[in-house]
Amino acid sequence: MMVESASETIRTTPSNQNGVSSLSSQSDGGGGREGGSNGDTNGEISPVDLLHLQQQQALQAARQFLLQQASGLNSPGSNEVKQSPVQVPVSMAMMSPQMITPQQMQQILSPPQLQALLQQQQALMLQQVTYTHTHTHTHTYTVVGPSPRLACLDVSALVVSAFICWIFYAHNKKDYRKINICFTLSVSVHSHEEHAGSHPLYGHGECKWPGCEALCEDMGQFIKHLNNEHALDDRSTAQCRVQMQVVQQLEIQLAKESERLQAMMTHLHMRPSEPKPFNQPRDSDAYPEGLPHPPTSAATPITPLRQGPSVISSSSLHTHSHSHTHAVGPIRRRNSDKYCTPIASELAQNCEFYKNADVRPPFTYASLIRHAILESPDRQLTLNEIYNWFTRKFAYFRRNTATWKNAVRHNLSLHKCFVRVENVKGAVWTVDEVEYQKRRPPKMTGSPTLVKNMISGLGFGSLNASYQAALAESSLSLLNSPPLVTPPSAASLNMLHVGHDDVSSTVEQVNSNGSCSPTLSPQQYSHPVHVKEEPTEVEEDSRPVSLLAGVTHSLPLPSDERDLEEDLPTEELE
DNA sequence: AAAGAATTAAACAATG
DNA sequence: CCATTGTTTAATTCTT
Repeated sequence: MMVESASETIRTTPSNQNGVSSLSSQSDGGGGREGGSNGDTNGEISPVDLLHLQQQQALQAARQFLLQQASGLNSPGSNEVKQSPVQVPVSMAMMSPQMITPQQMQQILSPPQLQALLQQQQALMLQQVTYTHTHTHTHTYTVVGPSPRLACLDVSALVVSAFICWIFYAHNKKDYRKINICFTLSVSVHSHEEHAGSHPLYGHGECKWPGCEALCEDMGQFIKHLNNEHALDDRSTAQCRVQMQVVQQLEIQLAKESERLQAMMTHLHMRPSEPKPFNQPRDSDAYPEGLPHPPTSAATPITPLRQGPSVISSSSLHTHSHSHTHAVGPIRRRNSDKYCTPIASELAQNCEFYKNADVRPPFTYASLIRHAILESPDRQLTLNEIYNWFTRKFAYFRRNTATWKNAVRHNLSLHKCFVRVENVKGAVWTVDEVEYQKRRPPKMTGSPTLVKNMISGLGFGSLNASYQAALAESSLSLLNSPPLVTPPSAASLNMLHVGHDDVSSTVEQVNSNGSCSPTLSPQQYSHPVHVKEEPTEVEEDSRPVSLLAGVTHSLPLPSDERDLEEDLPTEELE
């Protein structure tokens, strides 16, 4: 019951792409290339402006920080203080006006506090960033605004911050700048949108009370509505309670993620080495010292939420919210990747992620197998080598080996595109590309899979599914934008560090009828008898998984996840 | 709403 | 006999 109303709380808003595209293109421009596919809005922002705005931002964050410190908002123990739902506005204090100079700030804050402040600032910016996406068309909203809406913002911030974490990890330092720029830009774009006058429960012409959405022409009407419909009664009280819990939960989570983020940043700053592009899979397996890991939950084998934005977003919120009480874990997974064809590119970009996050890859077995085979030097693999590729590349396939191995075998036998070739040392599997292409509509979508995986890998698996939906919606645009909006930059980015991996991807994308694929007949391998026994095997596979285990344990995990203890390294070491 | 695809499970044969 | 590799059937779930 509580969960349900909580889920209503976080309402998604109609999607819109404008803010997204502008944001992404700007971030790309900052990254060194001019994507500029759509010079949407504030195309140029002078560095001075940026600085200025950043300062303002910092100040604001500082105020927030101090006020929170004072009110003990962030201390976990303070939750009980606000028992009565009537005194909701936990963050009301934030609204109080300001005037703290940077100098004062430095005097007031100890170094650790300053660090915390940085985190705060970042969180704040994240809120705004995300907010940008969800509310592009509208103007008035106080990001710092208190009360229920805060939860929504925080959720988004979580996602984005986690995304950042992951980006950090996946792309190492290179893209950090990009992200940073992305932040500052979006912040600057929106800092002028903060109006003190608006009511935090009122926006877009409708009431933002959880689950209400009543349309109100103007503020007066809204106030009237507020007093009539949301007076102090049992219902409102209950809703407030729920909202409080939501906020608390998210704050806890935010604190954790922030801490992690900082650790990662610290780590990355201290050792700027190892640029490590992920082109050649064979040797990139080993984890140097394995510290930075993408945010993920090793404990819960979370599977992607399946479809793209459409499913994830609002519809699921309302139509399924009642059934979400038993949440996300047990959701049957299925992901037709039929239309997410460019495995190669996605894999190339997210390979580190999949390697460590216990997330089901959004590709079908067939496409994975094909990819594995094509990736091999001779375009042929033994069954066991395919197995090994799976376990090497995907944390997800380090568990439940019986199941997916069976599936792999099943796929190999079933699909005509996989051709078994007898060899001296046994049999190897090859790919009949023509056959493969036959069953493949040339469509492709900008992969929302990343979003889903991210989210699921974050340890949000234990959150209400509607939260995830909200998360997805709020972050989707951001994640979607780079590949979609700026294809040239994305393409050239790939060119930089992708080997023949990309060949297959281009084959997949560019050509749907085999025109570009040179009819890879099964027997076109150059060295017929080169079946090598897979050299080093999974010995390091177990490590990352266990390292990641700490992410989610703070959240209440559904007890039905009995896979928890199966992560033992020995499992798949045949 | 139905068809088709993907996944999962499982039986079974061949092979080493 | 056992484990691995392949093949096949069937049920279920998802997608279109």
